[in-house]
Amino acid sequence: MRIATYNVNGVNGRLPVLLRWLEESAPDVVCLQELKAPDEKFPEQAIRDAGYGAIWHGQKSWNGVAILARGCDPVETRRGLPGDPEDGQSRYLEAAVNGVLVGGLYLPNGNPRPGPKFDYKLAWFDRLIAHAATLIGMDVPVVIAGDYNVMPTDRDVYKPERWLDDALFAPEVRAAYFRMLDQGWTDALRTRHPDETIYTFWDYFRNAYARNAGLRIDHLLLNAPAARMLEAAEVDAHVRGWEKSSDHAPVWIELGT
DNA sequence: ATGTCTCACCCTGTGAGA
Repeated sequence: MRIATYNVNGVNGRLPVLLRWLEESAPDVVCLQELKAPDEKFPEQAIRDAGYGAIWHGQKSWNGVAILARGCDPVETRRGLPGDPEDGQSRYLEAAVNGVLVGGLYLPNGNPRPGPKFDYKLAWFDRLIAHAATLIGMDVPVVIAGDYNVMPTDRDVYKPERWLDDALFAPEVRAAYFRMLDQGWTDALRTRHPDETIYTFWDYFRNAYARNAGLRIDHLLLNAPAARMLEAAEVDAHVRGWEKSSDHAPVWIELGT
């Protein structure tokens, strides 16, 4: 079973690229982030025609997440993180697909730091960690995938010294990521590629993709039953080089039986 | 400080967010 995460940066503007990648890669489950579309503008028919059932949580202009499942409809288990009824941003969606529980997230960017957006990022991360604590011990495989907007270590940044004050690399944010891992989650991509320079995002600025000036900010975290099934974890980096591509590349894992 | 891309709307350029 192949499970992927892809920050599309606009699901409608990205639709041709998304459909091309779905056809090429044929993932079984896909978590999408940054739909940048309200619910009624989600391209449901095009995605259904590509062979995928979908659930989505949209929002006008910003954010928005979806979960796609090839040949079936994801069974929604949660829409939004618990812990703040005032939070109107669409950043978390969770579903069961063929015996696997999949959480899809778009963690806040948090810039500029310091400021209210950074405070919101930390608070959101705390809520995620509290919710993750309820999932880590499940007997079924659980995968929490998405754009975490954090580079966990120096190895995940092309030039760490330039990013020290940025909300994606701030010590408090990295600490939150490791607090989550300490619950028992496995970072699938890093586990399969312990010493490799491996990125999932390249800025549109300054020819970043051609220079491989990238960041690793899209992660798939696995509980123990899922980690035992892990057979591969890869980045479809070539997709970032396509015409009209997102600034992120799709990232995927293969779970065996 | 800059760069580029997305979306919405004061809607064919501009501003905000990333």
